[in-house]
Amino acid sequence: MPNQTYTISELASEFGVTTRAIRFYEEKGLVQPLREGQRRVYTTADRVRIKLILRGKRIGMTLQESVEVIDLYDPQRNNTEQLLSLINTISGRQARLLQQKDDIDDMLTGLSEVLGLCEKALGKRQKKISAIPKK
Amino acid sequence: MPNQTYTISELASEFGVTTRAIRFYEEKGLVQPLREGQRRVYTTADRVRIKLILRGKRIGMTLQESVEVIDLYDPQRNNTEQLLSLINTISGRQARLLQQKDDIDDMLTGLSEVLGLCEKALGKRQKKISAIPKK
DNA sequence: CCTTCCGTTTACGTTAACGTAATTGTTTGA
DNA sequence: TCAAACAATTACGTTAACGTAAACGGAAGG
Repeated sequence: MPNQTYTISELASEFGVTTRAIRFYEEKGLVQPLREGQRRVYTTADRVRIKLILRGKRIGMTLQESVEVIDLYDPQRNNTEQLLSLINTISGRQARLLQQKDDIDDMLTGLSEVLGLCEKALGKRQKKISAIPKK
Repeated sequence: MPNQTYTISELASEFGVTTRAIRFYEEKGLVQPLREGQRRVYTTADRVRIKLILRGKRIGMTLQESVEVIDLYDPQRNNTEQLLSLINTISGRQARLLQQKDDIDDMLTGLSEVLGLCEKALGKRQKKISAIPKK
């Protein structure tokens, strides 16, 4: 029963964005909710699109890039040339994502090292305390 | 002998950015190259900072966020409170990075599936050809 | 009936991260 | 000596992704 629908503020609060942002996405053609009179009505498909857009944002993609990636999923391709072009697009995107993973791993490594130094420094000072802050 | 120095255009071409961008980073206080008269002279330390800034950019960080992360590395912290705060900052950053990795993995999975479908569709059509495009 | 709570449209404002001139040195090789 | 190549400063322009405010409409509750 994914025939569920959502209001704009439901989606906004679910995803932690403003309604303004969601309307903006519509303005840019990223989603096209139905209408009930004036009110926007979002389907689960709309919801997924928004979710994917926000996922893209988290890893630094622009809104346009996100829709490009999303659009790779629907099979509006027929001939060989289009398929080859699609493969190239995907390969390029995969390469960039792998580069990003490397960047993230490098950064994580660095942060872990600093964290280790911090804890070492604290350890010397608080051997006896070992208090865990409640919140 | 990392006493080497660089001109602005050397760094620009090495990193594939414009000199304008590098001057902009200076304007924002992200780097402070020496001067030889008017000319900017970059040390290897400057080079590293720029490299880290660009790494941050690739994974969607703002310039400010990048410097914040970079600044985590230098030990300008002494007392316990500062150390605890630093640990929190780092932990938060690590969590975000792990989330990003998950996002990337999800996207990679999706892309691989589409890629599989593409190749399958091509395979049926080109069983005999198997030509590898030169470039 | 009045207020309060959604929701809508319209439109100007804002921030980040540069791009794009225009103008002015400075060095260097022909 | 003179142009070509590289650098600097100043300043206005641009794009993305919303923020913010004004002004208005329906419906639901007291």
